[in-house]
Amino acid sequence: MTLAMLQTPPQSETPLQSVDRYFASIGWKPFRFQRSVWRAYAGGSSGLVHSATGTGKTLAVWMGPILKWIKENPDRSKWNPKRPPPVRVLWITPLRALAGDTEASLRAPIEGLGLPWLLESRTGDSKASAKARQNKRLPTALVTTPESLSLMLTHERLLDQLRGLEAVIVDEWHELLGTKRGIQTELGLARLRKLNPQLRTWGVSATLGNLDDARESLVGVDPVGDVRVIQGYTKKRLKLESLIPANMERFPWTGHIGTKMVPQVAELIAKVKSVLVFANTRSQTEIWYQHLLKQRPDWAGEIALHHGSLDTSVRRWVENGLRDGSLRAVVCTSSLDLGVDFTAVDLVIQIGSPKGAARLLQRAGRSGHQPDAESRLAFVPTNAIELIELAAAQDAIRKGHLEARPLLRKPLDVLAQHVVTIAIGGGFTADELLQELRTTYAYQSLSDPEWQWVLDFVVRGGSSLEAYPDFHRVNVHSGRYIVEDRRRITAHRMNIGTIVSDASMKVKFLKGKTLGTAEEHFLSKLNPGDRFLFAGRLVSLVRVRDNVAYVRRATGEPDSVPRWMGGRMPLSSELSAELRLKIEQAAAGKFVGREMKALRRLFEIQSRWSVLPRSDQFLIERIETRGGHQLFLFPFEGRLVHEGLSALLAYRISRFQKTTFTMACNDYGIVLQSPHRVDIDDAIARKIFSADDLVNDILNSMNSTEMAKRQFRQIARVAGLIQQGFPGRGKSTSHIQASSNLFYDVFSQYDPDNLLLEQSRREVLELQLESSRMFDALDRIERSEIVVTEPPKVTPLSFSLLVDKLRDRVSSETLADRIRRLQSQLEKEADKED
DNA sequence: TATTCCCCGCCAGGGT
Repeated sequence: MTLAMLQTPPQSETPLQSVDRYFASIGWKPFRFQRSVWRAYAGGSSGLVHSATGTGKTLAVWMGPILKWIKENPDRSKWNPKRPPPVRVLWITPLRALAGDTEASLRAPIEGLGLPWLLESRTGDSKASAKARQNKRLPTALVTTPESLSLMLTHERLLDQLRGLEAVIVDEWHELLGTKRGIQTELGLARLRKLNPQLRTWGVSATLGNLDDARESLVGVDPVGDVRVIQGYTKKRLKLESLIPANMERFPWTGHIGTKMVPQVAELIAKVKSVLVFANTRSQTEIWYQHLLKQRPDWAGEIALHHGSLDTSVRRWVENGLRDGSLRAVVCTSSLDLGVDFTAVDLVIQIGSPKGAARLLQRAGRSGHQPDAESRLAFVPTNAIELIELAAAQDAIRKGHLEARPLLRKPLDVLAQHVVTIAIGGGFTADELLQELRTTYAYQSLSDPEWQWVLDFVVRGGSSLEAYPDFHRVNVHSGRYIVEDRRRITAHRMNIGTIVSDASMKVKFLKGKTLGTAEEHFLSKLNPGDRFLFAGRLVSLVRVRDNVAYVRRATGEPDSVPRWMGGRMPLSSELSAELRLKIEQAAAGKFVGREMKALRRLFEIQSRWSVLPRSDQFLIERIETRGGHQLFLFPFEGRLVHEGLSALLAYRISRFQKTTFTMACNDYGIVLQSPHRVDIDDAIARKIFSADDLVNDILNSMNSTEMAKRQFRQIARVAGLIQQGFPGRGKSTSHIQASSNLFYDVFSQYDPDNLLLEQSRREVLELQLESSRMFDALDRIERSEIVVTEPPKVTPLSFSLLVDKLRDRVSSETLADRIRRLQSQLEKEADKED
C-alpha cells in the first residue's frame, strides 16, 4: 500500500472522487455495473448482484456503504481512527475460512481511504474475549457467518446495537440458497429488519437459474424501497477444453477414476505455474495425488491434497501454498469451490463428470480470478461416455441454462430452533413474532395452526413429551415467551446451526499429529495392520481407542482407500436435458466439437447394435446374459431419480408379472435384472410409466420408513430434540441415531400428527428422491415414443450399468424368494448330474 | 475394458 493511499482524502474531494482515486491506486477503473450498485445503494435500494466469480462484485457492494458514510461525514478533519463509528454494516459469509479473507479484502479500501472504521470478524474461531468485547460494542463493520448471526441474536444486549445497522450484505448467497442454512439466514435477516425497518439488504451471488427466487428470499416479502438485480461484469472470458484420450479406441467405456489420463494431465500441469485439480470424491483425490506423484516423483512437495476430511492445519497450509504460489498443483474436492482468492491459479482441471453446468462454471472461475483474466478449465474424462457431459455442459453454459436452486418450503425444525433463539434473545409475544416470520419468503405462508404447533413444541414438547421437563424449553409469562434457565440457554447456543455431521473418527499418528477424520463406517471394517491411503500418505491402522484411530506410516500397496459416505451428487436436470440433446444430435449424424467427434465411433457402435434415442424417444434395451434377463432403461435423469424410478418400476411390474428384480443405476440409466423374461410390451400397456399415484407407489416400493428415520435424525437435531454436545466433541452418531429413532417411534405411536414426522417424510420425497423430477421424467417418458431394442451385445450405454450391477447389488426380492430360487437352481444342477 | 460419491457451522458476563 502506498503512502498516498494511507492519507485521508483531501477535503475538496467528492466521495465519488475519493473512491475513484482509491480504485486508480489499485490499478482499476470501476466497471459500469459497480457504479450502478453505488447509485442503487445511494438511492436507498436493496439488491442482488450476480456474475461469474472473480469479477469485482465484493468491492462493488462494499463501496456502497463507504460512499454513503463519506458523504454523511464530509468534515474529514473529524475522522478519528481512535473513535470508530458504531456498527453500520454486517457482512455474512458462508465460510469460516472466508471470513478472514473477506475481512482482508474489505479492509483494503478502508485503509486506502483513511476511514476511521473498525472492521472485525466473528465466527466460531473467534476468541471468547473478542466476542465479549464485541457484545459490549460492535465494530463499524462485522464479518460473520449465518450461525454466528443466530448466536448474536441470543444476546439481548446486542440487539440495541444492531438497531443502528444500515446494511446487511450476504456474500455467496447462491451457496446458501435452497438450504437450511439459507433459511436460517432468512430468519436472521427478518429479525435485523425488525430491529431497523430501514435496513438495506444486499446479496452477492454467482449466476444461477432462479434469480427471482434468490432475490425474493433475500429481501423478504415486503422490502422497504425498491429491489435491484444487477448483473455484474459480463465479459469474463472462459476457455473450456477436453483432454481427449490419446487412444480413444482403447479408452474404457466405464469406470470413474480415470488414471489412464495421468500422463496427459501431468503434461498439462507441467506447462503452467499453478493448477487446481478438482475431483468429485475424496478417495479420488487421494488416488490421483498418488498417481501424479508416481508419474512425477520430482514434484514431491510441490503438489498437495485438499479435502474436507483433512485436518484444518493441513488445509490452511495448502491454501497458503496456493496463495503464495509455492504449490504447483492441488488435488481437491469441492472444498476449494469457494473462498480463498487464489489469484495465482492459472488453470483448473476437472476430473470426471462435472454433474452440473453451474458447478463447472464456478470451478472454472477459480482460475484467472481477476476481472480481466481468462478462466481456463480442462476437462478430463474418466470414461468415454463422460465426454458427452462436457459437450452438453458447454451448450448449457452458452445458452445460459444454469441450474436452479429450488427453495425449501417452511421447514419447521429450523423455525423451532429460531423461535428458541429469539426467546433467549429478549423474548417475544406470539403475534408479534408471527408477523415478523411471515415477512420471510420461506415462512410467508406459515399457517396459524402450524405456528401454534411450533409454539406448543418449544413450550411443552408437543403432546407426547409433556411429561419430560427437558423439552419444556421456553416459558410463557403473561403472553411473553422467554427462556430463563441458564443451562438451557448455554445448551441451545452450543447447538445452533443446521449442519448435521456424519459419524467420523479422528485419524492420528501414534506420535500425536492429527491427519484428519474418516468415517466410523470405513474404519470399523479395518483390522489392525490394514494399509490405506489417507491425507496423501500410505498408513496402517494400529488401533482404535476413545474414538481415535491411531496409524503409522506403511510401505507397499494400499489394501483400501477410505470411502467416505456423503451426499450423492446426481447429474443436474439442466445438464441431463442438454445431454439428451447431444445424443439426439449424434443420432442425426451431427458431431460438432472435439468431444463429439471423439465419440463418433462409440455412437456408431451404439446405433449399429441398438439405437441412439432422439429426445422424443425413450430407449429400452433388452439383453440376455448368464446372469439372467436384463432390461436397460435410459431416462438420463441423474442417479437419485433413477434410484427411485428403478424401485418404482420393479414394484409396478411385479404387481402383475411374478418375478423378482436385481437393480442398479447410474446417472444415465437403470438396469433391471430378473430370472424370468419380462413382457415389457405388456408392462408398458399397463402404464408402468404413469405418473398417476406416483407418491403412493414410491412409498410402497421402498423402505421409506427407514429413509424417513434417517432423515428424521437431522430434523431432530436441528429442532433441538437431540443435543450433540460441545462443538467438535460430538456424541457418536450411532448414539444420536438411536435417540432419534426413539423420538421417531414415540411420535409415530403417540403423536402421529407431529409436524416434524410429516416434514421428514416430505424431505425424503423431495430431497432424497427428487420426486418432482421423477414426476417430470415419467411425464416425459409417457409422451415419448418408447423404443425397445434387443442388441446382440452389451452396448456402450448399457455397459457401465452392467458393471455397476455386479458391484452394487440392490435386490427387490425377499430373502425367502432368493433362497427358493437358489434352491431350484441347485436342484437343476443336481438333475444334470443324474 | 477397475476402483465413486461434495461441502459448510457451532459456548462462555464477572472479578481484578
